[in-house]
Amino acid sequence: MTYLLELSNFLEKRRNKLIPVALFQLFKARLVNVHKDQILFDEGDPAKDFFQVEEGQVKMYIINPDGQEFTQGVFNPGESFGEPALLGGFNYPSSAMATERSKVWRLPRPEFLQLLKENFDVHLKLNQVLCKRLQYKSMILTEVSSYDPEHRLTTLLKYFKAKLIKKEEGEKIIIPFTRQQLADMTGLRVETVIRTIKKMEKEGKLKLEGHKIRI
Amino acid sequence: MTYLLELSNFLEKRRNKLIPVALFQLFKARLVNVHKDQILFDEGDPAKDFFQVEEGQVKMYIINPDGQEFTQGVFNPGESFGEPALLGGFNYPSSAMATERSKVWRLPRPEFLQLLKENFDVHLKLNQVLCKRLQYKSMILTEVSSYDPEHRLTTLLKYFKAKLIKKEEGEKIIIPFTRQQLADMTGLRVETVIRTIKKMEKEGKLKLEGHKIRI
DNA sequence: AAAATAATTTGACTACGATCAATACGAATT
DNA sequence: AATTCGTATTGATCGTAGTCAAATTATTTT
Repeated sequence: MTYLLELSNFLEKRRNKLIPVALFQLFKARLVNVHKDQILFDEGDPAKDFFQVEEGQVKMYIINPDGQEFTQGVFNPGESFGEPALLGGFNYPSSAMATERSKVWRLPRPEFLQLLKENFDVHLKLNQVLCKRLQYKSMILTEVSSYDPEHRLTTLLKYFKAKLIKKEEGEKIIIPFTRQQLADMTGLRVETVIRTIKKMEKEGKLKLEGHKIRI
Repeated sequence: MTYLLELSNFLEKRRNKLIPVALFQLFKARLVNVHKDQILFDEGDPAKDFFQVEEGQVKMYIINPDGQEFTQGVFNPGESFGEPALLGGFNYPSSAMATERSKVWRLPRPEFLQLLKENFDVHLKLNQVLCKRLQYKSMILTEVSSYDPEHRLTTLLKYFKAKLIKKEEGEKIIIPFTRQQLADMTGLRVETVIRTIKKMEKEGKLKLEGHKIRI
């Protein structure tokens, strides 16, 4: 079992679906099975469908000419992805790939719009999702544009912690990402992440259990 | 007259309002006058109202501990701002300030939600605005996280060009921002912007007229 | 259990953008 | 015409994260 699986299971319990299964069925959405590393759409493709993870995990990412990957977002069960391009009417700015075997809901644009029109609460929730994502991007943008590696990592780790535990204050969590994934999310290199994490451990800013980061 | 003013005047002609004046009046929104450099809200304030620029210009920015400013966005007549916090239910992640004497529509949250409920088209347009903004952030994030100064500036300048001229192909435009502003938008330092622009001019990648960048 | 693959770690070196400091320029104000 | 203030420019120096290469440790697959 991977760390990612642990995370998705954890989130599963408290997930808050944008669109409930019943509504998907009512609008005749397709539930598609995808295998690990399967690509759902590529950078530059036109956006035609609405996507929501039912099971598993999907990440959106871009790869620059040097081959370095930057993760734009990670989506767990109940979370939708790719709506910006769908609603904004532009091509996907990044690709989407399943990080593990997953099931994904898929609803064509016209039906999706009809669904929104008939369900104000869902529409409002969609706004909320978009806004939260904007918040995440702003946060990362702030970090990446002005701060040093330690600050970037600290902010990202705090964000995960806040996302993972809502209630139990003071509780420690294990970060369910590899060094490489942390690097891909902060725009740093693996080696820099490793060195920074090491330094932070020495200074007592976090604990390591084996390689796992506990915070 | 600042460069920013030129930009706002230019955009004025082709502006596309999210919410038309008639609707604001119907829902009894307030049209407030603000002077240059007046602050509309501060980082950390709770979001209670919907804002839309009627006249003038507003920028959102954060100032990091070193005192360096980072511009999160610039809003011209017809454009709304601060909705992410309002709809996402969190505090403002950045401050808003008028860059010139402006008029701004202000509508409390409950009335705003009612307005959306009764106007599906406005609601959809709001989605679109949020999505476009997400697109901008993704673009900048991609640049800032993986590319060198020349690439970052090239992408930003292309974006402005696309935003400013929609139709007249091959037409040249003058970039309505100072070196410092370009620096603030790309996370670079003024000196780096200056040196990169100079280098690009030598290589024939852009033209300089006085200090103004023509592209 | 062995083999293969993926993730982590380390050390040495380098390049690039940040920083600092000083000067020049340009537009607005008096 | 002189003053002021914001913006642009330049050169020199520095420090940090990126790069590269190689070894070690974990995890998954067979």
